[in-house]
Amino acid sequence: MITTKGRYALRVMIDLAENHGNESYVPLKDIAERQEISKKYLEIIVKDMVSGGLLIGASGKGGGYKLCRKPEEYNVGEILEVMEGKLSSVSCLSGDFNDCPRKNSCHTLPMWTEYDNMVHDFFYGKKLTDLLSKKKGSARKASSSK
Amino acid sequence: MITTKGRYALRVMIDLAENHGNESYVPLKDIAERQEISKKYLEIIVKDMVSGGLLIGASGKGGGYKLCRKPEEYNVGEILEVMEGKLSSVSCLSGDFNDCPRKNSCHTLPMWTEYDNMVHDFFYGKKLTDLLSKKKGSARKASSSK
DNA sequence: TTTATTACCTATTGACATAGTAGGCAAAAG
DNA sequence: CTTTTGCCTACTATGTCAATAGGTAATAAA
Repeated sequence: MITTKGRYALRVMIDLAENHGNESYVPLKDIAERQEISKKYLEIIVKDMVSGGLLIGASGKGGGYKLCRKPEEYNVGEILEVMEGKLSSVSCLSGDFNDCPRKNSCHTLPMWTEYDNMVHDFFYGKKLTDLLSKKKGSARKASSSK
Repeated sequence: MITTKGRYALRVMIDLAENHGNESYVPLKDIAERQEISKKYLEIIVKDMVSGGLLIGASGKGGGYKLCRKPEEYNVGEILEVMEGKLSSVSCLSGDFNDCPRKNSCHTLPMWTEYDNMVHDFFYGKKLTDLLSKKKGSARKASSSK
């Protein structure tokens, strides 16, 4: 499950990309109002975004936050991983739990690995600019059924 | 994140499919020992599996659990959904939260929908028999990179 | 009819994560 | 030196996860 942290972070990125490019600093107050998210809670989120190398912050009058790269140079995967940690589907695959004694005989591990790769490719293949207002003739389409 | 409930359920299914087909009842004690999972905890899990229509249970001597269909008639998706509920990536898409006031203008919702479809197709496209011991010349391969 | 074996049921727990809130300090610009 | 902004620490309510504990009910064999 993607939590509010990841989803809100994405909305902050989109807000900055759409409304202001990466020219000037935007006060968090404005973003919070536009996005209808508690400013106090967003503070926590943007703090992680700054330390994760997604944004730059500036204090004082005229301060706020801005993107530190061009919008097309971000992908969704890295944004989500800054907020959520590694996008791993099962604990068997996330970091320190790599020492499962059953890993050589486990019948389900290959599937989790395949799944993880699919998820990784999906989110790292999506650029921030893919989420901005529609341009006609875009490539990606929803996969199918359900 | 797929929790232990989903993962353990899958291992129970595989255990039953591999060791006994759907001929006879297998005591939970045996499964728990083979899989090295607490029997007490498994009780909770198989209970849900019975009420979810995955297994049949029988009390008393000679009792235990067995599959109620042939192994090739299960897919991984339905097994996981019995244990984890709907495999939804974000709360915006899971059931009652479908009433988000931003849903018509949300820039991220299409991506979550696309993602959900991909996940759904992945797990519903995997049969239980795809997880059993290897047969050479099988189709599916891990997707790529990382 | 007793006994062993099995499933089935309710309740409780500790640890942790989520989604915030509260209040103040620090920096920068006018 | 005051206003605007970010930055920092702490706290909390609620819920989920991963179990554990202890009992009752059903069934087959002795």
